[in-house]
Amino acid sequence: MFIGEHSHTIDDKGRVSVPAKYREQLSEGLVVTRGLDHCLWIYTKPEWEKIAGKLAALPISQKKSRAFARLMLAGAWDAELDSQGRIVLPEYLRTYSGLGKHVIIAGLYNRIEVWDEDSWQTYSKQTQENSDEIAEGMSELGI
Amino acid sequence: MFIGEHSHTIDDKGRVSVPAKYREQLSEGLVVTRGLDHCLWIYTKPEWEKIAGKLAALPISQKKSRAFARLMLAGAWDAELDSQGRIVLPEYLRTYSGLGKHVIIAGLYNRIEVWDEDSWQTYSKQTQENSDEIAEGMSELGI
DNA sequence: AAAACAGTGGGGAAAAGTGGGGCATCCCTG
DNA sequence: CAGGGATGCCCCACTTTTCCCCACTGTTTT
Repeated sequence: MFIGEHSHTIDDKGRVSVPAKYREQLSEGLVVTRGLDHCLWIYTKPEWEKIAGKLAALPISQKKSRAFARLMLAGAWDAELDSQGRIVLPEYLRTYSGLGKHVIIAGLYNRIEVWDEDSWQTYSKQTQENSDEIAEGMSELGI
Repeated sequence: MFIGEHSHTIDDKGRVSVPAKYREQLSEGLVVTRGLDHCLWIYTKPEWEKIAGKLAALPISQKKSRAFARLMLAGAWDAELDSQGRIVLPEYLRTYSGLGKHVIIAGLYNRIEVWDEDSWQTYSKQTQENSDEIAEGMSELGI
């Protein structure tokens, strides 16, 4: 599964290299979606199918369900690696996550996150400063 | 199935291109109908049969059921892709959903939605402002 | 030190998206 | 009943975007 933090660049055509060590697992295709905290999440196809199936089963009569499905499903984008191991990120996803030229790609076990470099710096600085507080909340989860 | 967000235009004749990656699945014909939140819903023929069946099964004694069934069933329109992969949207459907020249086509797994661009922006902005609720919804689904 | 690989950039071909012209059909009108 | 106009459909053509391939650079490995 996916581990580590990588610094990459987006070129003028909206392409990003995927770290070489992730490529084999993503060779069957991948799905990029809007994630929380204004970053992007990347799943393998099989992982995604599980999520999409759950979302599609939500009742269309409920306003909240519709909103939720629209954010996640309409926000999703399936991509394939090109022969150089890159993917193209559509404009609307780059806008959503505020991606500039320099991005951070982070492996989070069963998903990959894509962050704008500046946002990532800010975020991880905050997190480190509050690490005690965050750690305490975790005990509830049995960690 | 259908995912992703696409920006397209309607020409003077009321035609819209369907995103290329959806075309194969729609080659057997499709059904456009009034959806909730003032957008249009597009289903494949087989999916539509399922939905229509459910709608027809709603209790006719309930005022709300009748209204909902009329919205979707009476509004339905079957269309075919032309040789360029476009469909014609009849006037009454464009009016219902307030479509201007620029529209957003969104894939929601088993259906496609068509929105006026401005309405879509407004709607998704609102949704993103409520990201806490979204996060909550996700944990309920086990994501 | 040479070779291999990862990351980045760009050029060209193909496909997708968009707009418009032309022909057949139908209806209305003289 | 014939002519004119409107409507809808089909096809063609232009423009933009996307995709695919090749080339260069820097880093790591043998």
